[in-house]
Amino acid sequence: MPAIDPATLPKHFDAPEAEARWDRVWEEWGVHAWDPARSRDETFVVDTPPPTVSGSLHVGHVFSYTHTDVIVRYRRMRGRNIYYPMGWDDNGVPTERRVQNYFHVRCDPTLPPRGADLAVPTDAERKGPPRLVARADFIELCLSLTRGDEEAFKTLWRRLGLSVDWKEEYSTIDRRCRHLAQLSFRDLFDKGHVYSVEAPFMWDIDFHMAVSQAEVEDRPARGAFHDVAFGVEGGGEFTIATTRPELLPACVGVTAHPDDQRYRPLFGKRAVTPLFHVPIPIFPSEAVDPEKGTGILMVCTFGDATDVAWWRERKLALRQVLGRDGRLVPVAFGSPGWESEDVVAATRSYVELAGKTVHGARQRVVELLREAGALRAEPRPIEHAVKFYEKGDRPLEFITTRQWFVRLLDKKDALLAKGEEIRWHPDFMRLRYRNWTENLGFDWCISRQRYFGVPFPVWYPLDAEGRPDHARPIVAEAAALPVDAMVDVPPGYAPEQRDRPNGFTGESDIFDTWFTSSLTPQISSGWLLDPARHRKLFPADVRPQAHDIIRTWAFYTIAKAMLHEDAIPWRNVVVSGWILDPDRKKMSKSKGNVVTPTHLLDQYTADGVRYWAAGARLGTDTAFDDKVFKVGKRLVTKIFNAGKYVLLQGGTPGPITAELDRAFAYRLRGLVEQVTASFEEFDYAHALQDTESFFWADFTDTFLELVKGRARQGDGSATAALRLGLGVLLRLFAPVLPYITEEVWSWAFAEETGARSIHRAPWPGAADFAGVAAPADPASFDAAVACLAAVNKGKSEASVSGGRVVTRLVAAANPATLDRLRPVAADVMSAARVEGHELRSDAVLADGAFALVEIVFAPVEA
RNA sequence: GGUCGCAUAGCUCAGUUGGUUAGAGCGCCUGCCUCACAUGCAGGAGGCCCCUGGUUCAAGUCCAGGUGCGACCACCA
Repeated sequence: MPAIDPATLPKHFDAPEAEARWDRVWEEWGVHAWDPARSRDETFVVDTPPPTVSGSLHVGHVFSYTHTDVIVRYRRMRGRNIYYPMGWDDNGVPTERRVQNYFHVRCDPTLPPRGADLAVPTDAERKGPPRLVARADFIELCLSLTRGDEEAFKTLWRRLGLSVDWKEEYSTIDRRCRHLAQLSFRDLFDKGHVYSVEAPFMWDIDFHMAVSQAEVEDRPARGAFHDVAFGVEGGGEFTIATTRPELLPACVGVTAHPDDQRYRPLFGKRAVTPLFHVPIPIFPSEAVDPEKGTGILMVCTFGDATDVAWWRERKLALRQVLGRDGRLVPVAFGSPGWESEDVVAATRSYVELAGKTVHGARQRVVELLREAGALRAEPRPIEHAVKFYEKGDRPLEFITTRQWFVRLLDKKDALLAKGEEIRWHPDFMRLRYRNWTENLGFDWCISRQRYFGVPFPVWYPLDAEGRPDHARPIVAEAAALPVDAMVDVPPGYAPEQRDRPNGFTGESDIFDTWFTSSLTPQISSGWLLDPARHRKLFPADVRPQAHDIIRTWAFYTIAKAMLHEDAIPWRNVVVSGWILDPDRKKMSKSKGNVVTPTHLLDQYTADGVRYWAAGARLGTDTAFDDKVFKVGKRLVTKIFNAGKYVLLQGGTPGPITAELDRAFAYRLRGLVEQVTASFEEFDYAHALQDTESFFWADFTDTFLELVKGRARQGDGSATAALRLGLGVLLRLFAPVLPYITEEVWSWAFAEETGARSIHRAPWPGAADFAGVAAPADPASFDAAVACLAAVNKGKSEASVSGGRVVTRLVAAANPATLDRLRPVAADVMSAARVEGHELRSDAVLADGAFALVEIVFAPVEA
C-alpha cells in the first residue's frame, strides 16, 4: 500500500468536526448494531443503567457511562456481537416533582381530564396556588417534559461516543416496559410472592406515599428530650423522656428494661398519661436501654419501628392521631378505643392539637404540659438520627395504610446464594450486597400513591355498601396486559359498575419505580413477550452500576430474576466509583459543586474526557482534576502527530529484520498481552496506563527517534515496524479514545486491513506478529535507549540543541552492554547525530549503563 | 456502633506472587524552535511509602493493633 499523500492530511485534528462526522459514519455503517442472528456464545450483553432523566446532566454520568463503553468497545474488537441498549428512567417521584415545579401544578386524581396545558406559567401565576390537573393530564405533562430531557442525554451520549445501539432505546414508562412490569406482577402474584396488607408502614407526609426500606436514609436531626410525668394507678408517678411529646395522645403503653430496679415495681400496673388521662399498661422489654433518657419510655402508635414491634407483640391498642398529611386528625376521647379517665380534660387538650402539624402540635403540647405541671424539666436539646425518605424533606412517619409487598424476608438465604453466583468487580462490593440482604428488615413495599408510573393491573370488587374487598383482588390475566385499572374494566364487569356498590374499583396505586427498573435485563431480552430473544440475551454478561444503588437496583434485579426464573440476571457486576470535587467531597447538585459535562467536551474533546474517566480504577472514587483532562487532550494531539509521521514515511514496508525493530516488536507483543489481560478483568485503567506509557516512552520518544534515519532512507524493516507499532497502539487505545484512533486508522489501515472501522478491527494478537523474528537479544532496545540518553545528557549539559551534530563521541560501557549495543549502534548514532564515535569497554560500569568519556560538537553553522 | 475501602513526591496516582538504588504524569528548576508534534524534546531537583509492633535472610508489599479520610449500613425512646 502506498504511503498517503501528505496533502490529504489535515494540519490539525479538528475534534468537534471529527466527533460529529464519525458519529454519523458509525451509524451509517452499523458499527454498533447488535446482530440478532448470531448465537448467545458470540454475544456480549450489557444491562445498561437507565439514567434518571429528570436529574441534571452531571460529570458523574459521563464518568461511569464511559467505563461501560470502554469495556464494550474492547469486547466488540474481540469479535463479540454487542448488545448495548440505552433506556431512560423517566417514571417516578423525581419526574413528578420536576413537573410540579416546572408547570406549577399538582395532580388531583378526582378531576376529569381536560387535556394537558403545556404552557410554562408566568411569574405572576407562580405566586398563586398551583394549578390542579387531572391524573391523565399530569401524566401527559410528565411525558412531555421527560422527552426533552431524554434528547439532552442522548445528545451528550452520542458526543461522548458511547457505542450504544440506538435501535435498542426504551424508556421505563413506555408501553413495552409497562407491559413487562405488569407481567412481572402477574407472575409474582401467581407464585404467591406478592400480598397486600393494611398495616403501619413508613410514610412520607409530603409525597403522600409509602416508601420502601431501600429508599430510607437516616439523617442527623435536632431534637429534644422532654421529661414528662406520668401517673400510676393506685398512686405514684414516674418521668419518661420523649422526643415526640406530640404523640402523647397516641400513647398506648409504657416500657422499661426488665432488670431496671427503678421501674420493676411498676410492671403489670397501669400508667395514666398526663393531659389525656388514658390508662395504659406498663410492661418490661429487653429492647429498652436503661441508660437512655430516663430509662422508661412511652410506646405510641406510631413513633418509630420499635413502637410498631411492641404494638404487635403486646397487642396494644391502636390510637393513630397522625394523618397522611402529617397533621393531627380529629379524634373523640370517650369513644370506643379512646377511653379516658377524664374525657372532658382529654378533649379540651386535644382540641388544641387537632389539625396542627407535628411541629405545631409539639410546641402546643409542651405548653399544655407546662401549664398542667407535668413537664418535669425544660426540653434538653439532643442530636439524633431520624429516618427520611431519601428524596424527602420531612421525617417519615409510621402510618397505617394498605400497601402491596413482595415477600423477600423469608428468602434471604436464597438471595445471598444468588449474590455469590455473580462476579463482582471489584470483589469487595459483594459485601455491600451481602450486608444489605442480611439486614433486610421489611418485605419490599412496591405500591406508591403517585401518578406517573406503571399502574397496578388490579381491581377490587365492591360490596353492597360500596366497600372494596381487598382480600379478593382481581388481577388482570397475563394475556390482557398491559392495562390501566383506572380506565380498563375487569372481566365480568361493565364500565358503569366502576365505583358503584356491587361493582368494582380500580387500584389507583402505581409501582415503585424500582419494580420496573429491576427488570432491565428482561426489558432487553423481552422475557415472556419474546422467549426466543430472551434465550439470546438473558442473563446479561455485565451490569455496570454505581455502588450506592447496590441495595436498590442490584438487589431488586437479583430478587426479580430469582423469583421469576430462579436465575441470576447477569454474570458480572462492574461498579464504578464516585466523582468527588477537588476537596474530596461527593459532588451533588444540592452542594452546588457540580461540573456540567458539556463544557468539558468543548474544552477537552470527547477523547480527552474519556481519557480522564478511564483513568479511574473500578470502584474507586476519583477527585475531579482538570489537569487530567489536559493530559488526555495532549495525548490525542500526540497520537495525531505520531500517526501523521509514521504514515508519511515513503518506504515500502518489508520484512522486519533489523535487530532494533525486532526488539521493539518483541516489547510491543509483551504490551499487547498485558493490556489484553487487563481488559479481560474489566481493568481498563491499567490497560490505558500501560498503553499510554508504552506509546510515549517506548514508541514516540525512543523507537520512533531511533529509526528515523532508516525510515527516511525508505528502509522496509523500519517502515514496517513503525506501522506495526502504530497499528497495534491505535487499536489498544481505541476503546478509550474512539475518535482520534478511528481518524488515524482511516488514513491507511482501514484500506490496508479491510476493517473500515477500527472499532470492528480485530484486537491485536499473535497474527500481528506472525513473521517477525525474535530479536537476538530483547535488551538491545534498552541498550540503544540508554546510549541515546547518555548523548542527550551530554547535549543538555552543554546547553546545545538536540539537533546539534556531534563530530566525535567516546562512550564506555561494560563488555556485555557493548555487545548488546553493537547491532543497534548505527540507529543510535543516527538519532543522536553522531558522525564519529568510539565505544570503549569498561568492566567497572554497571550493566546497561553508559558513560560519556568525550563529546565534541560541530560548530554552529552561520 | 457494624461493615468495607483508602493512606506512596507539592498535586493526581502506579507499584503484579515479599527480592538490588521505590516509579509515572502534572507542577517546579535548567536547557533546546532537533526535518510528526513548542499541545513538543532533552536534562534535573523532589519520598520517616500514616504510626507502632510482629513474621522473614529480606516488608511500600504479609499479619496484629492504632490514627486519619471516605463510603455503605445501623442508631428516632
